[in-house]
Amino acid sequence: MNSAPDSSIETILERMRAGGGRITKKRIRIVQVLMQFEHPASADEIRQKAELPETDLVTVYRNLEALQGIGVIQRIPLENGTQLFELTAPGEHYHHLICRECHQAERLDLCIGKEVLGRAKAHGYSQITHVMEVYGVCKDCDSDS
Amino acid sequence: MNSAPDSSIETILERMRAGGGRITKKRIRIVQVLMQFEHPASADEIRQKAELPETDLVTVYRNLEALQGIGVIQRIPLENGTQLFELTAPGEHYHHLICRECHQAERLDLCIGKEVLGRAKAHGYSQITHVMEVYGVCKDCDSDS
DNA sequence: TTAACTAATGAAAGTAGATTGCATTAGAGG
DNA sequence: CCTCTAATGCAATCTACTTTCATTAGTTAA
Ligand SMILES: [Mn+2]
Ligand SMILES: [Mn+2]
Ligand SMILES: [Zn+2]
Ligand SMILES: [Zn+2]
Repeated sequence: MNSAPDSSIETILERMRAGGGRITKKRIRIVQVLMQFEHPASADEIRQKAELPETDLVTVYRNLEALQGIGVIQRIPLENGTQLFELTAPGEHYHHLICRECHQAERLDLCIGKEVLGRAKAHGYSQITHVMEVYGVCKDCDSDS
Repeated sequence: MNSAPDSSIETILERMRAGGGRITKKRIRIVQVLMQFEHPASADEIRQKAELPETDLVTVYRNLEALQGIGVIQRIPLENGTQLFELTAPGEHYHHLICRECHQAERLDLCIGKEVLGRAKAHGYSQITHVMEVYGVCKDCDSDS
């Protein structure tokens, strides 16, 4: 009769509900897939892993947009103009080490948020965010001569 | 009869020549425009400022690509998937404070290069670079309610 | 349960920035 | 000049993403 700790998908769905969103099969599946991924993924990778007979890419994009709106996921803009998506803990955000060849991304424990905030405010800016990603060639891709 | 300090356009053109490149009117003009800009600019902004009767956008892109190849300019990938270009001193690179509304970008004196390099190497990565850009809304755009 | 409301979805078309293919032009060297 | 080929312009293409709109399916409450 007590409510569970809710570190699960229910927390996220409840957040969407609170914002007036409906809980659909596709939406549940997309959130599940995001939870399964260990690395940031592209919209198309998410669609592929979803495996519901037909999940249109546009549906994935719309759900990702909605999820970002409530702070459940983070969008990672890559050098090449594309983006990856990653589930984030409440109030958190992450930075990554990304392979330029295979686009695999692993989380980096490093943030310049504090330094940046002061500077940006001093320049008269508001609503400050930052992007920081490290690029290189991973061991695997490097050995593939 | 002595060679000038060469902090001018000649240094850059010489670098292109050294790489087997030709010195064309369009190319000179594009470099001039890059030198005139005080802020990072998009390919199309560069084309517009060039003002040669007809400079095709594709020519601007190709020259920017070549200039980046010899380290004369830096490419700044934005959150929205587009990119800006900026002349950089030899061996240097810069980070910026960018307005999400008007896309104006000013240079920030802040770099995490050192911290990043060690981490990335520890993960087995090579050819390491990093992107770091701060976003916000500038005073002008903020007052435009 | 069922009806009504409307958010979510899918199919198709559209967008924007950047890139490619190819015929033509024009640097650079002899 | 003449030759060689890099650079250019134009058009077509690409790709990631967005918009439009008709249809489907959650949600709520009668
Ligand atoms: Mn950070
Ligand atoms: Mn740096
Ligand atoms: Zn790799
Ligand atoms: Zn602004």
